[in-house]
Amino acid sequence: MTNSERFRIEAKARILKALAHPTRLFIIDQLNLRSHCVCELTELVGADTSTVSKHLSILKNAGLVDSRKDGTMVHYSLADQCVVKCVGCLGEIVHRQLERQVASLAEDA
Amino acid sequence: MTNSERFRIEAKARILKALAHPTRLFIIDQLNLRSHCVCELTELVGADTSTVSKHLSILKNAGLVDSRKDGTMVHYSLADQCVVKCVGCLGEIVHRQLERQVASLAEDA
DNA sequence: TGCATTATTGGTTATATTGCCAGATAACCC
DNA sequence: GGGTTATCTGGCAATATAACCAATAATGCA
Repeated sequence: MTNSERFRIEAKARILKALAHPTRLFIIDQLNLRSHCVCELTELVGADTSTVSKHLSILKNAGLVDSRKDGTMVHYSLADQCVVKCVGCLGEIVHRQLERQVASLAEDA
Repeated sequence: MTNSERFRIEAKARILKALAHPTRLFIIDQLNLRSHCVCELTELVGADTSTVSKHLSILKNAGLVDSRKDGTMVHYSLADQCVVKCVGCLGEIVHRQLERQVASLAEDA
């Protein structure tokens, strides 16, 4: 494996790690609809503000979201629509896994 | 959020978590070329057999790979090509992030 | 200035992940 | 059966992650 390949694979793993949490996926979904401030997301997620803020900083650190300060509020938005496509692929995988499970249940019956 | 939405988002997070490791991403890449037994993957990865075996069981548990026993060997293969598409999207994100970094460096200069 | 609102950071605790070693299991060959 | 090979599992230590509370910073407003 070349250094470049190693770098790319580690970069991908970092992004995946940032995405790999239900709350953060939920936040990505919400930001895909429109940008939100932390307090709105806190309300939507239903957790402590500090928890949501930390999730957002993880997403931001991974370069998946951008933030814009506006008074006392901070508005977060998606940095790259491509992440939505990626999550969409995941949806397909989940869908097929469910289909397979249903099929194997039908087989047993 | 409905129960179905919650279920889907948690299913996606589980898959992302399974993918979110350089070694496992590397294994996915290798299995995309062709199926491999554990000993081949161990050689390619360059880690302990038990380590690779555990990574494979994580991928299998997430429904991302299938295994087929053949004598003393176990051959692993991709369960769903869709995961390759998903990792491809990640590649695009990484590419754009690099472009942005280069652009911001040029800006400073 | 004093106070309320918004967001981030530090601290703590509980839990999860990772990688290696050692041991167990299974299949093959003599 | 005995030995070899391929794989998996349990255990351990190191590290990482997650959620909350408390404290801090930054802004706006009376």
